[in-house]
Amino acid sequence: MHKEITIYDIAQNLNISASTVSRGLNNNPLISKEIRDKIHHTAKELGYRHNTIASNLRRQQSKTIGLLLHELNSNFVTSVLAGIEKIATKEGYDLLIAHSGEDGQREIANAKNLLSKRVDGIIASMSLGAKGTEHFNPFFERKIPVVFFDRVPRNIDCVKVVIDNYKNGYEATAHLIQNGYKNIAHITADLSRNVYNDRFNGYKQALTDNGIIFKKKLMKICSRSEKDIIKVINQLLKHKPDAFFITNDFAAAVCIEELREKGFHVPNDIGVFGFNNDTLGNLISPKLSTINYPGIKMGESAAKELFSLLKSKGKTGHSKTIVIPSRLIIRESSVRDKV
Amino acid sequence: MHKEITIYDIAQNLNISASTVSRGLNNNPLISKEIRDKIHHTAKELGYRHNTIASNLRRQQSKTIGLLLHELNSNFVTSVLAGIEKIATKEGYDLLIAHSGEDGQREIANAKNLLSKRVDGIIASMSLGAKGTEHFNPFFERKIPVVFFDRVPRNIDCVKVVIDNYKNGYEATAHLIQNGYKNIAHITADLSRNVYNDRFNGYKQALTDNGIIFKKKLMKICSRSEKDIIKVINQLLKHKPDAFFITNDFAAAVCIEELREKGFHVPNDIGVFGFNNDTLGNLISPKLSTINYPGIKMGESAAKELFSLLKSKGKTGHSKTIVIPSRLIIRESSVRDKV
DNA sequence: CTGAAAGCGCTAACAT
DNA sequence: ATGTTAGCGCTTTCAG
Repeated sequence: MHKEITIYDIAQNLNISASTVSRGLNNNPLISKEIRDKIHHTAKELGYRHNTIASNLRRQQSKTIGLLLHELNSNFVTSVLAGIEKIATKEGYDLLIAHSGEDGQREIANAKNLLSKRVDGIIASMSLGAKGTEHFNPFFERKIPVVFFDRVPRNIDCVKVVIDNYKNGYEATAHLIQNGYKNIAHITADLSRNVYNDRFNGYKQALTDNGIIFKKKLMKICSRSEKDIIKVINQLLKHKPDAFFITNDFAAAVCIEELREKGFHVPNDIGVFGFNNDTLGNLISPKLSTINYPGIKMGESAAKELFSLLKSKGKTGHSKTIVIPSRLIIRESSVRDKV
Repeated sequence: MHKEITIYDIAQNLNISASTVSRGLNNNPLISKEIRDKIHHTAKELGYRHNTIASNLRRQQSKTIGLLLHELNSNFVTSVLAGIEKIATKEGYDLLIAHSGEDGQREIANAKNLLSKRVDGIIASMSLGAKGTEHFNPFFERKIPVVFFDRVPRNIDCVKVVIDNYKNGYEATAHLIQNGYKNIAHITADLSRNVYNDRFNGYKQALTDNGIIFKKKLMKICSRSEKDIIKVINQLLKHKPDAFFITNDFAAAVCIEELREKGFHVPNDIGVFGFNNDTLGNLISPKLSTINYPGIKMGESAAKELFSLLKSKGKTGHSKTIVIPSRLIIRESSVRDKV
């Protein structure tokens, strides 16, 4: 078995004290350049590996930030992840990723776990199943910074990074109306989450502002499973919609495919508008109109906020909402061919 | 500032020793049920949180497994991740994810970091940029279990989880030939990686076995950027291929789109075959023929192997290769319409 | 500029 | 069944 080298081994080897070795390895300028070099040299020679666990215990920190994600398998989330990682790596922090699979209980368990792992801060997007925000209280009590993104809690003051879902919902709907669609169906997810609720309100307001009466039967909540999506589309089809505004691109793509199979022409018979700007939108035919959802920027922004909180530790009452710009991307699925 | 509760606080509170508390919290059956309950109760009351860092330092383990991934933003990798996570969660392990963005230097740095974080084992898929396997030696020396999946090293004995890339490459090509395609172009990635090299060899062998001479100019290495893909497709088009066998679905989808824009009919003019079975393959038109790539199963299998290694610690010379079944999925893009 | 010594919070061998 | 004690490896006052 390999015997793990410690700073004491290095110290012994060089006839100096362990504290000097520790300082040397951390490039403390108090230690003379000469000795520092010697330390680094013997460290390498002996095959020394820094023991982060011991260091963290002593320092009372983990140099790790916890990620509480609702899911991993979406383009958007992995983009956010990439953005967070970029900033975190630069700051020398690791990421401990916990995803709850949209399950509220798992989110609570994950929060507990991150806490006992002593993460220095967390970045969270709430799962659909999460009721309330009590599981974040232990973090607040300990003044461990928390930054929410996208799926943010409604009723508590904290740092949030979002896009303007209301505006996007409004503009997408208005765009469809301007292109002659009048009977616009809306497929979305759990309205207890801000993102879906805001989009829905934008949709309703745009209808109202254009003199169209909102019909409850034209709006459906749906999971992300293909089977469910198809079922919901067919239910809506009974009410003869001439357009679908669907709050994720995958479902919108499924919709276009299903409409084709049913013999409808998109966009001439029925228009389709998505949400997220996943890569697939550009690869299907007709190309999907959608809303740009700048995941990387949101991730970067959330991480930057977190580190700024981390640095201003001790200050109170931080609370702000950052809105990342997003915009419509008009492609083919929502614009009728000119005749 | 919140004062963190320790087992000593609980001990004091109950007039017992810290070790009893520790044992009680870990549900050690030596401790009487009565006291255990008391301990758990006051722990909750005082707001105690287990300090994993201290525990890990003492136990000389981290209950964490490191993931060394080449990328995060592919369907396949996130599926593998889901599979690994499922098993790891069940075993009470956390995941520390490091991705190298296909960069060899970053892979080396990540390996070092995971080592200093004292992960109990790692699961790795090598990045395109990685030359050699020296950065895994510190793990081998310390008998820290390593399981490779998908992008596995060629020349060292270790535990590997793969699919039969050669067979898949062969069968995809043979399928195209059987469907009347003769001039089959091949777009793939860095041949120094086993997966791409094996697929390429399968492709060549299928050509040979069917009396078709392999033409070097019909084969191109390509990055995953859309721009590059389009460039490469147009270069190949000069040699009038009647089919494309492309080793990832995204590129295959881009290819179909590009061919449509150029006025070719897929599959009647040109056939297209992908690799991975990403969801998008079912949503584009024509639907993409591809190869099923069972990410979740690979992840589960890799994780199971790792835990079995972890449990049989000390034993030597473990080395095996597990081949996960995969198969062709024939859809529309590779089968000419019957006239 | 360097060393001695204490301690982060927990666990486990040993003792009772 | 419970307590005593030592120590995981590192950092950081404090002292010189």
